Amino acid sequence: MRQKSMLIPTLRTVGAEAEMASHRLMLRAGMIRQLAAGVYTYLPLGYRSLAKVEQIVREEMDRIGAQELLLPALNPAELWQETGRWENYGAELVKLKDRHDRDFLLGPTHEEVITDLLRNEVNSYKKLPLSLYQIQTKFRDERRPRSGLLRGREFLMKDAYSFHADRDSLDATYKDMYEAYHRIFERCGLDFRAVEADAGAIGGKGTHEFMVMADSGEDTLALCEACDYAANLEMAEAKREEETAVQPAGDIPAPEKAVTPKASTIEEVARFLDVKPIQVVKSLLFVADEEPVLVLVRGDHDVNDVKVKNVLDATVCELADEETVRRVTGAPTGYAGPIGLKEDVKILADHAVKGMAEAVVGANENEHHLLHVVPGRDFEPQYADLRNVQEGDRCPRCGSRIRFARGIEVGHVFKLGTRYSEAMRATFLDQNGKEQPYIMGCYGIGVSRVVAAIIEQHHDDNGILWPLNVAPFQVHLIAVNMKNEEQAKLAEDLYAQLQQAGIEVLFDDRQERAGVKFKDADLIGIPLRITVGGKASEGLVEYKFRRNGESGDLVAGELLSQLPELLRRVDEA
RNA sequence: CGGGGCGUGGCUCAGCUUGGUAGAGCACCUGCUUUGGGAGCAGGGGGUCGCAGGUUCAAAUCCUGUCGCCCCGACCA
Repeated sequence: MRQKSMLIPTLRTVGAEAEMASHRLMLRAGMIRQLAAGVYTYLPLGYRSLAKVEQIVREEMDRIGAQELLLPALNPAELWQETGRWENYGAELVKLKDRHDRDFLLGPTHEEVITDLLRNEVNSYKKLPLSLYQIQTKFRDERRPRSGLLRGREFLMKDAYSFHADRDSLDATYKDMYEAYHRIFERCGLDFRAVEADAGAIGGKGTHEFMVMADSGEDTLALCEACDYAANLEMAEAKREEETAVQPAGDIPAPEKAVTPKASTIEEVARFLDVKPIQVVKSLLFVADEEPVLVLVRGDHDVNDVKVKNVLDATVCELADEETVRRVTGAPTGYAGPIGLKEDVKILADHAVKGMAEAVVGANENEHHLLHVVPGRDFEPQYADLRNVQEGDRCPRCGSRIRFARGIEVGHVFKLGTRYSEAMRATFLDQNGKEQPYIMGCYGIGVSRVVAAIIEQHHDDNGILWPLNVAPFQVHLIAVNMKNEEQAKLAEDLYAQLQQAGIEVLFDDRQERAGVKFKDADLIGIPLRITVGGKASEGLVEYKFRRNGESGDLVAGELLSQLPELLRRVDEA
């Protein structure tokens, strides 16, 4: 491709609004342009890298026997009403009407459509298992799109669905997918981890998210320093500590009310009463499916609302508003506690609370707390794992230290079970002629997000450092001075040779100064640069690796024979 | 959805407080010079100042409304 005729509108500067490295660099390198909040055009250069990632995904899906198809993005509401998601999916669902005033939506995911297809076309266990996938634009009306391609309202996604007659078959495909995902992200040059994740409303066990390690990531990961335990914070567990709690030296007196003026936070209470946060119970009122629930954790811990929601098996679970808190506790927020509530609400406590020999709790009265409260003696909650793991906690597997890291979610694999097939009465006949709902799995990869994640991990101050497999071109051929006939001729000749050899080459044949060309080349980040310059008269050209800056001279006539070795080394360092 | 900020040539921004001829840099076009790290000189084209009302002799500037975009938070597959 000749750079003179290719649309690569590089920018010297971008506005302050783009903060993420991948966002800024994709704008500057002329890969993308924004059309609306969370909606982007892929320019030729950006589209080439997107297509590279897409192709890697395609090859690895095909390799494990998944079949590619393409489902409609425009879906009728009826299908989504069958599973209840027309109502429940929330405001993220892009809804619209056709000219006959019928309801439609733009698909954010495709369980309904694929299940509908299968129930009509596949009725026998003999046709199972079956894995189908597509690579398609998805639509989610995010509350706050941000960070360029990392969180858009329209984005490219690979979604695969598998259908099985039994659990073992699902497990086998899940494993195939899990391994295929590892190959995909490795080929993309990513440093990533598969972590245990919350299955969310979809339910099911053994769900994994694939996280690209990046400080700019939105998710917090809990990783064990010794073993391979890795989990999303919303799911991570710690080894329980209640057995190690200090036993009281003697008898603990009955609860006693204490005045705690203007002390509504754990820190303020602890300071005022001269105790440690670890001796105070944090009490938070949640509303789960309309029902108030009091949740207790130790003062130095944080409640994990996903865990609360899962323990309660609730659909919706959020912190109660001020009004509800006053009604249930009789006090403003900050003074709730398990004793003396105005209403009879369910009380959940984290396991660590059980280990508190003598605790301070809110008195359900403005500016008052209770001292000498003993869990099990003065109140009896239902215990569960309800808190966020903290750095330094013990790994639930091996007991070593847990550390945190940030990650960008680029993929997830789910065992769906029969949730959709049952709701949509999608069944097959088993060997006994009995009707059974399909057992399903679903497997997603955010393809456009992968491109952004690659740049988050592979860039420097001057631009992108593409791994060879996903670079828009393999070689950037630069003619320093197109007006110099000798240089132009040699460059043209090499360009023809490279093309002939099937090398993906971008030829900078523009009438620009060398500085402009080099700056653009660094920004665009093609891994191998071949420069035709002053030494053209001696038949020499220069090679340079974008990644580590290594450079040297080559005899122009030997470029083609040297190229395989150069390309082999281009990702090193 | 709550809080904050910004909408002025293609891009990045100044001008607004205190109303009075719409600016700079980059980019673009022409010519000459230059040609290995975002060149120099000369000339030139391009903007209903997001939109709609209002105040005023006069609005980019003041007021009201509205739309769009960004950031923080809440939320989310």
